[in-house]
Amino acid sequence: MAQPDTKQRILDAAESLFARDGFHSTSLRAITGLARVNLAAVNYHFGSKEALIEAVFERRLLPLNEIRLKKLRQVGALAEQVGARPDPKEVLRAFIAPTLQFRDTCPGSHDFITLVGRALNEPDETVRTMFIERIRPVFLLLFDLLHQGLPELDRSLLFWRLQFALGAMGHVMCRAGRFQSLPDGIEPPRDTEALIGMFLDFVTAGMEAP
Amino acid sequence: MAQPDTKQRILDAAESLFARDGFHSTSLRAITGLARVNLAAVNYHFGSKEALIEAVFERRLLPLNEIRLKKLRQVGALAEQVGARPDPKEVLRAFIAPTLQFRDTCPGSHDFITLVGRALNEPDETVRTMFIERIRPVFLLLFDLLHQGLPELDRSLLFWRLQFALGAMGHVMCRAGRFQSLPDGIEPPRDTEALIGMFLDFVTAGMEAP
DNA sequence: GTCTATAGATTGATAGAC
DNA sequence: GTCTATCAATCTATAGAC
Repeated sequence: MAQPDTKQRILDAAESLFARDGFHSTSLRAITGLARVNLAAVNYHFGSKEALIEAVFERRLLPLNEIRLKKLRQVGALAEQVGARPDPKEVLRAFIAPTLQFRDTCPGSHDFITLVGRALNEPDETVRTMFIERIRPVFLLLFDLLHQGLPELDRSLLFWRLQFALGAMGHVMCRAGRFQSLPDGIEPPRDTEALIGMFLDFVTAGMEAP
Repeated sequence: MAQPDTKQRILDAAESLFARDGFHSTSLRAITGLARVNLAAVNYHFGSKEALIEAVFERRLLPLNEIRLKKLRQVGALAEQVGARPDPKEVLRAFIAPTLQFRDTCPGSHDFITLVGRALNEPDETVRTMFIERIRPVFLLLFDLLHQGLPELDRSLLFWRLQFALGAMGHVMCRAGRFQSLPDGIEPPRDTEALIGMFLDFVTAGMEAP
Protein backbone atom coordinates (compact mmCIF):
# COMPACT_ATOMS: atom_id res chain seq x y z
CA MET A 1 0.00 0.00 0.00
CA ALA A 2 1.81 3.04 -1.26
CA GLN A 3 -0.88 5.25 0.29
CA PRO A 4 -2.17 3.23 3.22
CA ASP A 5 -4.77 5.85 3.96
CA THR A 6 -6.36 6.11 0.55
CA LYS A 7 -9.61 4.61 1.79
CA GLN A 8 -9.70 6.97 4.75
CA ARG A 9 -8.94 9.95 2.56
CA ILE A 10 -11.80 9.04 0.25
CA LEU A 11 -14.17 8.53 3.19
CA ASP A 12 -13.20 11.88 4.70
CA ALA A 13 -13.60 13.76 1.44
CA ALA A 14 -16.89 12.05 0.64
CA GLU A 15 -18.27 12.77 4.10
CA SER A 16 -17.39 16.42 3.80
CA LEU A 17 -18.76 16.90 0.30
CA PHE A 18 -21.91 14.84 0.85
CA ALA A 19 -22.62 17.02 3.87
CA ARG A 20 -22.10 20.22 1.94
CA ASP A 21 -23.71 19.41 -1.40
CA GLY A 22 -25.83 16.30 -0.91
CA PHE A 23 -25.26 12.82 -2.24
CA HIS A 24 -26.47 13.18 -5.75
CA SER A 25 -24.82 16.51 -6.43
CA THR A 26 -21.40 15.31 -5.35
CA SER A 27 -19.42 13.68 -8.15
CA LEU A 28 -16.74 11.07 -7.72
CA ARG A 29 -14.39 13.51 -9.40
CA ALA A 30 -15.04 16.10 -6.72
CA ILE A 31 -14.37 13.49 -4.03
CA THR A 32 -11.17 12.12 -5.51
CA GLY A 33 -10.03 15.65 -6.25
CA LEU A 34 -10.42 16.72 -2.64
CA ALA A 35 -8.90 13.47 -1.37
CA ARG A 36 -6.06 13.84 -3.88
CA VAL A 37 -6.38 10.24 -5.04
CA ASN A 38 -7.04 8.82 -8.45
CA LEU A 39 -10.56 8.76 -9.83
CA ALA A 40 -10.48 4.99 -10.28
CA ALA A 41 -9.63 4.48 -6.61
CA VAL A 42 -13.24 4.84 -5.52
CA ASN A 43 -14.43 1.98 -7.64
CA TYR A 44 -11.38 -0.07 -6.74
CA HIS A 45 -11.84 0.32 -2.99
CA PHE A 46 -15.61 0.54 -2.68
CA GLY A 47 -17.08 -0.86 -5.88
CA SER A 48 -19.53 1.94 -6.64
CA LYS A 49 -20.72 5.34 -5.50
CA GLU A 50 -23.68 3.74 -3.75
CA ALA A 51 -21.37 1.47 -1.79
CA LEU A 52 -19.23 4.46 -0.88
CA ILE A 53 -22.26 6.21 0.58
CA GLU A 54 -22.96 3.13 2.68
CA ALA A 55 -19.35 2.99 3.85
CA VAL A 56 -19.43 6.63 4.89
CA PHE A 57 -22.41 5.91 7.14
CA GLU A 58 -21.08 2.60 8.38
CA ARG A 59 -17.83 4.07 9.66
CA ARG A 60 -19.50 6.52 12.04
CA LEU A 61 -22.86 4.89 12.66
CA LEU A 62 -21.50 1.67 14.17
CA PRO A 63 -19.70 3.38 17.08
CA LEU A 64 -22.42 6.01 17.50
CA ASN A 65 -25.14 3.38 17.74
CA GLU A 66 -23.09 1.50 20.31
CA ILE A 67 -22.93 4.59 22.49
CA ARG A 68 -26.61 5.35 22.12
CA LEU A 69 -27.67 1.79 22.89
CA LYS A 70 -25.43 1.71 25.95
CA LYS A 71 -26.79 4.98 27.32
CA LEU A 72 -30.38 3.95 26.63
CA ARG A 73 -29.87 0.63 28.41
CA GLN A 74 -28.34 2.46 31.36
CA VAL A 75 -31.40 4.66 31.72
CA GLY A 76 -33.66 1.62 31.51
CA ALA A 77 -31.63 -0.37 34.02
CA LEU A 78 -31.45 2.51 36.46
CA ALA A 79 -35.21 2.95 36.41
CA GLU A 80 -35.73 -0.75 36.96
CA GLN A 81 -33.36 -0.74 39.96
CA VAL A 82 -35.25 2.07 41.63
CA GLY A 83 -38.55 0.51 40.63
CA ALA A 84 -39.64 3.68 38.85
CA ARG A 85 -40.57 4.51 35.30
CA PRO A 86 -37.79 5.79 33.06
CA ASP A 87 -37.76 9.58 33.02
CA PRO A 88 -38.69 10.66 29.48
CA LYS A 89 -36.18 13.48 29.53
CA GLU A 90 -33.36 11.16 30.49
CA VAL A 91 -34.43 8.69 27.82
CA LEU A 92 -34.38 11.41 25.22
CA ARG A 93 -31.05 12.68 26.51
CA ALA A 94 -29.53 9.22 26.12
CA PHE A 95 -30.49 9.31 22.48
CA ILE A 96 -29.90 12.95 21.64
CA ALA A 97 -26.81 13.92 23.61
CA PRO A 98 -24.39 11.36 22.10
CA THR A 99 -25.65 12.27 18.65
CA LEU A 100 -25.08 15.99 18.99
CA GLN A 101 -21.88 15.50 20.98
CA PHE A 102 -20.50 13.23 18.32
CA ARG A 103 -18.98 16.09 16.39
CA ASP A 104 -16.93 17.05 19.42
CA THR A 105 -15.99 13.59 20.66
CA CYS A 106 -15.34 11.71 17.46
CA PRO A 107 -12.41 13.28 15.59
CA GLY A 108 -13.29 14.33 12.10
CA SER A 109 -16.97 13.61 12.46
CA HIS A 110 -17.96 17.24 12.18
CA ASP A 111 -19.65 16.76 8.83
CA PHE A 112 -21.20 13.46 9.70
CA ILE A 113 -23.88 14.99 11.87
CA THR A 114 -25.00 17.14 8.98
CA LEU A 115 -25.08 13.99 6.92
CA VAL A 116 -27.39 12.20 9.33
CA GLY A 117 -29.76 15.13 9.21
CA ARG A 118 -29.62 14.99 5.45
CA ALA A 119 -30.29 11.27 5.23
CA LEU A 120 -33.61 11.65 7.04
CA ASN A 121 -35.04 13.79 4.27
CA GLU A 122 -33.18 12.17 1.42
CA PRO A 123 -35.35 11.81 -1.69
CA ASP A 124 -33.45 8.74 -2.83
CA GLU A 125 -35.38 5.84 -1.36
CA THR A 126 -32.39 3.48 -1.27
CA VAL A 127 -30.22 5.91 0.67
CA ARG A 128 -32.92 6.71 3.18
CA THR A 129 -33.90 3.09 3.63
CA MET A 130 -30.28 2.10 4.11
CA PHE A 131 -29.93 4.72 6.81
CA ILE A 132 -33.17 3.87 8.59
CA GLU A 133 -32.30 0.17 8.66
CA ARG A 134 -29.12 0.97 10.53
CA ILE A 135 -30.89 3.15 13.08
CA ARG A 136 -33.80 0.80 13.69
CA PRO A 137 -32.53 -1.05 16.79
CA VAL A 138 -31.80 2.26 18.49
CA PHE A 139 -35.16 3.66 17.49
CA LEU A 140 -37.02 0.62 18.81
CA LEU A 141 -35.31 0.78 22.20
CA LEU A 142 -35.92 4.53 22.35
CA PHE A 143 -39.58 4.03 21.56
CA ASP A 144 -39.92 1.24 24.09
CA LEU A 145 -38.36 3.23 26.93
CA LEU A 146 -40.48 6.27 26.15
CA HIS A 147 -43.54 4.08 26.17
CA GLN A 148 -42.57 2.81 29.62
CA GLY A 149 -42.00 6.37 30.78
CA LEU A 150 -45.31 7.63 29.38
CA PRO A 151 -47.62 4.60 29.67
CA GLU A 152 -50.78 6.67 29.64
CA LEU A 153 -49.91 8.01 26.18
CA ASP A 154 -51.48 6.21 23.22
CA ARG A 155 -48.82 4.27 21.32
CA SER A 156 -49.75 5.80 17.98
CA LEU A 157 -49.65 9.28 19.43
CA LEU A 158 -46.26 8.53 20.98
CA PHE A 159 -45.01 7.31 17.62
CA TRP A 160 -46.07 10.46 15.80
CA ARG A 161 -44.69 12.74 18.45
CA LEU A 162 -41.42 10.89 18.17
CA GLN A 163 -41.51 11.48 14.43
CA PHE A 164 -41.92 15.21 15.09
CA ALA A 165 -38.99 15.11 17.48
CA LEU A 166 -36.79 13.26 14.99
CA GLY A 167 -37.72 15.75 12.29
CA ALA A 168 -36.72 18.64 14.51
CA MET A 169 -33.50 16.85 15.38
CA GLY A 170 -32.65 16.18 11.77
CA HIS A 171 -33.15 19.83 10.96
CA VAL A 172 -30.97 20.91 13.86
CA MET A 173 -28.21 18.54 12.81
CA CYS A 174 -28.44 19.42 9.18
CA ARG A 175 -28.23 23.14 9.78
CA ALA A 176 -26.03 23.07 12.89
CA GLY A 177 -23.20 25.50 12.47
CA ARG A 178 -24.48 26.42 9.04
CA PHE A 179 -26.58 29.42 9.86
CA GLN A 180 -24.64 31.92 7.85
CA SER A 181 -26.37 35.05 9.14
CA LEU A 182 -28.61 35.20 12.18
CA PRO A 183 -31.21 37.94 12.62
CA ASP A 184 -30.36 40.93 14.79
CA GLY A 185 -30.06 40.15 18.46
CA ILE A 186 -30.21 36.36 18.05
CA GLU A 187 -27.39 34.54 19.78
CA PRO A 188 -26.16 31.14 18.62
CA PRO A 189 -26.00 28.42 21.32
CA ARG A 190 -22.90 28.86 23.50
CA ASP A 191 -21.75 25.30 22.88
CA THR A 192 -23.03 21.84 22.15
CA GLU A 193 -24.21 21.35 25.73
CA ALA A 194 -26.26 24.52 25.52
CA LEU A 195 -27.82 23.32 22.28
CA ILE A 196 -28.59 19.93 23.82
CA GLY A 197 -30.22 21.59 26.82
CA MET A 198 -32.36 23.84 24.66
CA PHE A 199 -33.39 21.01 22.41
CA LEU A 200 -34.15 18.61 25.26
CA ASP A 201 -36.41 21.14 26.96
CA PHE A 202 -38.34 21.63 23.76
CA VAL A 203 -38.69 18.02 22.82
CA THR A 204 -39.45 16.69 26.29
CA ALA A 205 -42.24 19.21 26.70
CA GLY A 206 -43.57 18.18 23.30
CA MET A 207 -43.54 14.49 24.14
CA GLU A 208 -45.22 15.05 27.52
CA ALA A 209 -47.85 17.46 26.18
CA PRO A 210 -51.37 16.75 27.49
CA MET B 1 -51.55 28.70 -28.28
CA ALA B 2 -52.25 25.26 -29.67
CA GLN B 3 -51.88 23.83 -26.16
CA PRO B 4 -52.95 26.67 -23.90
CA ASP B 5 -52.12 24.65 -20.82
CA THR B 6 -48.55 23.73 -21.67
CA LYS B 7 -47.19 25.90 -18.90
CA GLN B 8 -49.61 24.42 -16.40
CA ARG B 9 -48.80 20.90 -17.49
CA ILE B 10 -45.11 21.53 -17.04
CA LEU B 11 -45.67 23.07 -13.62
CA ASP B 12 -47.82 20.15 -12.51
CA ALA B 13 -45.36 17.56 -13.73
CA ALA B 14 -42.39 19.39 -12.22
CA GLU B 15 -44.14 19.78 -8.89
CA SER B 16 -44.92 16.11 -8.75
CA LEU B 17 -41.47 14.91 -9.76
CA PHE B 18 -39.57 17.41 -7.64
CA ALA B 19 -41.61 16.20 -4.67
CA ARG B 20 -40.88 12.55 -5.40
CA ASP B 21 -37.25 12.67 -6.48
CA GLY B 22 -35.86 16.04 -5.42
CA PHE B 23 -34.83 18.95 -7.58
CA HIS B 24 -31.46 17.85 -8.78
CA SER B 25 -32.44 14.26 -9.52
CA THR B 26 -35.34 15.30 -11.70
CA SER B 27 -34.37 15.92 -15.32
CA LEU B 28 -36.15 18.17 -17.74
CA ARG B 29 -36.71 15.08 -19.85
CA ALA B 30 -38.62 13.40 -17.06
CA ILE B 31 -40.73 16.51 -16.59
CA THR B 32 -41.56 17.04 -20.26
CA GLY B 33 -42.17 13.31 -20.64
CA LEU B 34 -44.74 13.27 -17.84
CA ALA B 35 -46.31 16.51 -19.05
CA ARG B 36 -46.32 15.16 -22.62
CA VAL B 37 -44.81 18.32 -24.02
CA ASN B 38 -41.67 18.89 -25.98
CA LEU B 39 -38.33 19.04 -24.21
CA ALA B 40 -37.61 22.52 -25.53
CA ALA B 41 -40.86 23.84 -24.08
CA VAL B 42 -39.36 24.26 -20.62
CA ASN B 43 -36.68 26.62 -21.80
CA TYR B 44 -39.13 28.40 -24.05
CA HIS B 45 -41.67 29.05 -21.31
CA PHE B 46 -39.45 29.42 -18.26
CA GLY B 47 -35.94 30.10 -19.51
CA SER B 48 -34.09 27.54 -17.41
CA LYS B 49 -34.52 24.73 -14.94
CA GLU B 50 -33.68 27.09 -12.07
CA ALA B 51 -36.41 29.47 -13.20
CA LEU B 52 -38.83 26.57 -13.44
CA ILE B 53 -38.14 25.65 -9.82
CA GLU B 54 -38.88 29.24 -8.83
CA ALA B 55 -42.10 29.22 -10.83
CA VAL B 56 -43.26 26.02 -9.16
CA PHE B 57 -42.86 27.66 -5.75
CA GLU B 58 -44.27 30.97 -6.86
CA ARG B 59 -47.54 29.49 -8.09
CA ARG B 60 -48.48 28.00 -4.72
CA LEU B 61 -46.53 30.15 -2.30
CA LEU B 62 -48.16 33.44 -3.22
CA PRO B 63 -51.71 32.36 -2.32
CA LEU B 64 -50.52 30.28 0.64
CA ASN B 65 -48.60 33.20 2.11
CA GLU B 66 -51.64 35.43 1.70
CA ILE B 67 -53.72 33.02 3.74
CA ARG B 68 -51.10 32.64 6.44
CA LEU B 69 -50.55 36.39 6.75
CA LYS B 70 -54.29 37.01 6.97
CA LYS B 71 -54.78 34.41 9.70
CA LEU B 72 -51.78 35.64 11.64
CA ARG B 73 -53.03 39.22 11.49
CA GLN B 74 -56.46 38.08 12.67
CA VAL B 75 -54.96 36.44 15.73
CA GLY B 76 -52.93 39.57 16.47
CA ALA B 77 -55.91 41.89 15.98
CA LEU B 78 -58.21 39.76 18.12
CA ALA B 79 -55.73 39.77 20.98
CA GLU B 80 -55.36 43.52 20.71
CA GLN B 81 -59.13 44.02 20.83
CA VAL B 82 -59.46 41.99 24.00
CA GLY B 83 -56.35 43.63 25.41
CA ALA B 84 -54.69 40.26 25.97
CA ARG B 85 -51.54 38.63 24.69
CA PRO B 86 -51.86 36.51 21.58
CA ASP B 87 -52.31 32.85 22.55
CA PRO B 88 -49.20 30.99 21.33
CA LYS B 89 -51.24 28.00 20.25
CA GLU B 90 -53.53 30.13 18.13
CA VAL B 91 -50.55 31.93 16.62
CA LEU B 92 -48.99 28.61 15.71
CA ARG B 93 -52.29 27.34 14.38
CA ALA B 94 -52.60 30.36 12.09
CA PHE B 95 -49.28 29.42 10.57
CA ILE B 96 -49.48 25.66 10.58
CA ALA B 97 -53.10 24.88 9.76
CA PRO B 98 -53.28 26.63 6.36
CA THR B 99 -50.00 25.01 5.40
CA LEU B 100 -51.06 21.45 6.19
CA GLN B 101 -54.60 22.07 4.92
CA PHE B 102 -53.25 23.35 1.64
CA ARG B 103 -53.18 19.92 0.07
CA ASP B 104 -56.89 19.56 0.68
CA THR B 105 -58.03 23.08 -0.15
CA CYS B 106 -55.85 23.94 -3.12
CA PRO B 107 -56.60 21.61 -6.03
CA GLY B 108 -53.54 19.76 -7.25
CA SER B 109 -51.30 20.99 -4.49
CA HIS B 110 -50.87 17.57 -2.95
CA ASP B 111 -47.21 17.36 -3.89
CA PHE B 112 -46.45 20.95 -3.08
CA ILE B 113 -46.47 20.39 0.66
CA THR B 114 -43.84 17.71 0.26
CA LEU B 115 -41.89 20.18 -1.78
CA VAL B 116 -41.94 22.81 0.94
CA GLY B 117 -40.63 20.30 3.40
CA ARG B 118 -37.92 19.39 0.95
CA ALA B 119 -36.87 22.99 0.32
CA LEU B 120 -36.07 23.52 4.01
CA ASN B 121 -33.31 20.92 3.92
CA GLU B 122 -32.25 21.47 0.36
CA PRO B 123 -28.46 21.26 -0.06
CA ASP B 124 -28.49 23.69 -2.98
CA GLU B 125 -27.98 27.09 -1.39
CA THR B 126 -29.73 29.01 -4.16
CA VAL B 127 -32.90 26.92 -3.96
CA ARG B 128 -33.08 27.13 -0.19
CA THR B 129 -32.33 30.84 -0.15
CA MET B 130 -34.97 31.48 -2.80
CA PHE B 131 -37.52 29.62 -0.70
CA ILE B 132 -36.59 31.30 2.57
CA GLU B 133 -36.76 34.76 0.99
CA ARG B 134 -40.33 34.09 -0.03
CA ILE B 135 -41.55 33.06 3.40
CA ARG B 136 -39.57 35.65 5.34
CA PRO B 137 -42.47 38.11 5.86
CA VAL B 138 -44.62 35.29 7.22
CA PHE B 139 -41.81 34.09 9.46
CA LEU B 140 -41.20 37.58 10.84
CA LEU B 141 -44.86 38.11 11.72
CA LEU B 142 -45.02 34.64 13.25
CA PHE B 143 -41.95 35.36 15.35
CA ASP B 144 -43.27 38.73 16.43
CA LEU B 145 -46.64 37.39 17.55
CA LEU B 146 -45.03 34.53 19.44
CA HIS B 147 -42.74 37.01 21.14
CA GLN B 148 -45.80 39.02 22.22
CA GLY B 149 -47.45 35.84 23.46
CA LEU B 150 -44.38 34.68 25.38
CA PRO B 151 -42.71 37.93 26.44
CA GLU B 152 -40.85 36.33 29.33
CA LEU B 153 -39.02 34.03 26.91
CA ASP B 154 -35.58 35.15 25.74
CA ARG B 155 -35.68 36.18 22.10
CA SER B 156 -32.79 33.96 21.13
CA LEU B 157 -34.36 30.97 22.87
CA LEU B 158 -37.64 31.70 21.12
CA PHE B 159 -35.84 31.83 17.80
CA TRP B 160 -34.18 28.46 18.28
CA ARG B 161 -37.33 26.81 19.52
CA LEU B 162 -39.05 28.12 16.43
CA GLN B 163 -36.30 26.56 14.34
CA PHE B 164 -36.95 23.23 16.04
CA ALA B 165 -40.65 23.60 15.31
CA LEU B 166 -40.04 24.45 11.66
CA GLY B 167 -37.73 21.46 11.34
CA ALA B 168 -40.38 19.17 12.75
CA MET B 169 -42.93 20.72 10.43
CA GLY B 170 -40.73 20.30 7.39
CA HIS B 171 -40.26 16.67 8.22
CA VAL B 172 -43.99 16.14 8.68
CA MET B 173 -44.75 17.78 5.37
CA CYS B 174 -42.00 16.00 3.53
CA ARG B 175 -43.05 12.58 4.72
CA ALA B 176 -46.78 13.21 5.00
CA GLY B 177 -48.63 10.41 3.32
CA ARG B 178 -45.37 8.80 2.35
CA PHE B 179 -44.95 6.40 5.23
CA GLN B 180 -45.04 3.24 3.20
CA SER B 181 -45.22 0.81 6.10
CA LEU B 182 -46.01 1.73 9.68
CA PRO B 183 -44.96 -0.46 12.60
CA ASP B 184 -47.50 -2.85 14.12
CA GLY B 185 -50.33 -1.16 15.94
CA ILE B 186 -49.45 2.36 14.79
CA GLU B 187 -52.38 4.22 13.28
CA PRO B 188 -51.94 7.02 10.76
CA PRO B 189 -53.70 10.30 11.59
CA ARG B 190 -57.41 10.07 10.77
CA ASP B 191 -57.28 13.17 8.59
CA THR B 192 -55.47 16.46 8.17
CA GLU B 193 -57.29 18.01 11.13
CA ALA B 194 -56.16 15.18 13.37
CA LEU B 195 -52.58 15.67 12.20
CA ILE B 196 -52.82 19.41 12.81
CA GLY B 197 -54.15 18.80 16.31
CA MET B 198 -51.39 16.34 17.17
CA PHE B 199 -48.72 18.58 15.79
CA LEU B 200 -50.05 21.72 17.48
CA ASP B 201 -50.11 20.03 20.87
CA PHE B 202 -46.53 18.95 20.45
CA VAL B 203 -45.17 22.19 19.16
CA THR B 204 -47.07 24.47 21.53
CA ALA B 205 -45.82 22.50 24.52
CA GLY B 206 -42.30 22.75 23.12
CA MET B 207 -42.50 26.50 22.64
CA GLU B 208 -43.95 27.04 26.11
CA ALA B 209 -41.52 24.71 27.88
CA PRO B 210 -40.11 26.17 31.13
C1' DG C 1 -45.38 27.88 -30.06
C1' DT C 2 -43.84 23.43 -31.21
C1' DC C 3 -40.68 20.49 -33.04
C1' DT C 4 -36.00 17.95 -34.40
C1' DA C 5 -31.42 17.73 -33.89
C1' DT C 6 -27.49 18.51 -31.64
C1' DA C 7 -23.95 21.02 -29.16
C1' DG C 8 -21.17 20.93 -25.08
C1' DA C 9 -20.39 19.50 -20.62
C1' DT C 10 -20.46 16.07 -16.93
C1' DT C 11 -21.42 11.86 -15.03
C1' DG C 12 -20.30 6.70 -13.12
C1' DA C 13 -17.78 3.03 -14.45
C1' DT C 14 -14.06 0.12 -16.51
C1' DA C 15 -10.23 -1.85 -19.36
C1' DG C 16 -5.55 -2.39 -19.37
C1' DA C 17 -0.66 -0.70 -18.75
C1' DC C 18 2.53 -0.28 -15.05
C1' DG D 1 -2.85 -0.41 -5.81
C1' DT D 2 -2.36 3.30 -8.85
C1' DC D 3 -2.60 5.36 -13.11
C1' DT D 4 -4.30 6.97 -18.06
C1' DA D 5 -7.61 6.84 -21.29
C1' DT D 6 -11.98 6.22 -22.62
C1' DC D 7 -16.81 4.46 -23.08
C1' DA D 8 -21.59 5.04 -22.82
C1' DA D 9 -25.06 7.46 -20.75
C1' DT D 10 -26.90 11.45 -19.07
C1' DC D 11 -27.71 16.23 -18.51
C1' DT D 12 -29.12 21.42 -19.69
C1' DA D 13 -29.53 24.42 -23.17
C1' DT D 14 -30.03 26.22 -27.90
C1' DA D 15 -30.19 26.83 -32.98
C1' DG D 16 -33.15 26.69 -36.64
C1' DA D 17 -37.00 24.49 -39.56
C1' DC D 18 -41.91 24.58 -39.61
